[in-house]
Amino acid sequence: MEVNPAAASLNGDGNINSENKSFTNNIGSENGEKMGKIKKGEKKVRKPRYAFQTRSQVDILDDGYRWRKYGQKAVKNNKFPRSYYRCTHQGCNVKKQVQRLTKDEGVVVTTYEGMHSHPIERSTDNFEHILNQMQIYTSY
DNA sequence: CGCATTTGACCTGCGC
DNA sequence: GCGCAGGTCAAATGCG
Repeated sequence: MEVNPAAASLNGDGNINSENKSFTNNIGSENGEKMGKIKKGEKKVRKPRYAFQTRSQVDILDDGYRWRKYGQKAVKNNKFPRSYYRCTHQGCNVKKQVQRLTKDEGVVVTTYEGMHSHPIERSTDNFEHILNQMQIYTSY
């Protein structure tokens, strides 16, 4: 990364525009654990999916956890590539993906997959602030 | 030194 | 059966 350093919190004055809510039909994948080689239907744990729509200029929204980017692919509906992040915690297989809207470059959709099971490293105050200004969509 | 990031290649699933 | 799409992993590099 070479764009913004450190945490890229949202703008304190950036309110959410509830106009872009068409991402409800976004990703259709449900569970994709270890799809590499040998894999059998073992765990059928329903992974909760949380979609956060925020207004930010940077894709890197620091929610307080540590994320490691493991891939970047372009989407058909978007001319911008989607970034895939994964939690770097032990036992924390939480996945997160960030996607930008082609219509609005300032709108960023962050989708969280899974639940964290460990304390946050960052200031929770920041996270709370983000939640306060971001819209939360839950499918479960 | 460690960790995080980057790009490419590879694999799987599904469609036709 | 083959092709396409999407998604993921691996290795390498750079920076702090």
